[in-house]
Amino acid sequence: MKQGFDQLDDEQAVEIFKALSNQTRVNIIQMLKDPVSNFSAQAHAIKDEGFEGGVCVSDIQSKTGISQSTTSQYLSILLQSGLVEMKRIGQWTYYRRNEKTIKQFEKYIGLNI
Amino acid sequence: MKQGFDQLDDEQAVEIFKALSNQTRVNIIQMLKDPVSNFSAQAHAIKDEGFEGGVCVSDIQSKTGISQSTTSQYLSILLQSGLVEMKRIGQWTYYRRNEKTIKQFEKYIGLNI
DNA sequence: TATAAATATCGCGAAATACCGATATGATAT
DNA sequence: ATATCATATCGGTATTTCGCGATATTTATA
Repeated sequence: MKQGFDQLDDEQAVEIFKALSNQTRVNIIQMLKDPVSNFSAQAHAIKDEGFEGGVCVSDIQSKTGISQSTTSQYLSILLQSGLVEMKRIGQWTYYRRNEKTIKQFEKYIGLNI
Repeated sequence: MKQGFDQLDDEQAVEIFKALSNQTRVNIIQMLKDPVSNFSAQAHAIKDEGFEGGVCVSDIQSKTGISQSTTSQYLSILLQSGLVEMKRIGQWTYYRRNEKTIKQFEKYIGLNI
């Protein structure tokens, strides 16, 4: 995803629409809105590492019910679209919502759809 | 599309995301925001018939540059999703935005994404 | 009735997406 | 070094989407 601008262009928006055109991926985005209540304490508590709210792939997988490989791929698609960001910490990869992009997306909808 | 409710559910939203996950279909929705400036006077002036802002398929086609059959299919997809509504008048089928659904969609994004 | 115009539908091959299991990679711990 | 997690990537099949030309349908008109 192109970064550093505060307005999405059509191409970026279409990529977000594609990312959200799958129920499982929408579920993931929704679950990540409230990691504390949707995941176990260990899964998301990474205050130390400066990535608060991040959830590791295996915990996301166990909630979605799809395979590990598909979960990983879906998270890549969400990452590509800019809807989430990730950070590798040790052997875990944590994903969390990218609220900045999500806000831009909301704005795009209001202005361009 | 299910009608008559004022909140979209996830399934309806995903259908809208699919409809918008194509640049040409996004273009169509955008063009229909301002029929007066985007289309010739004849194309959209149907005050008499109670379908103001409607634009006929062939005019939409000539703006998109895609084939007639694809244009017709894309309009069906947009119609299915609820983003547009249509009315057949004589030999023409007029399409226009369904602002009610679009508002519900905006609201869905704000609440559920 | 015959013709023409506008639109919808059908049937197609090509490309993309949905998911999966198997395997590779990278980090940690023994 | 090796065994073990966590995750990513690869290769596959099945399904869906893309976009087209050809054809069918509907309406208006001669």
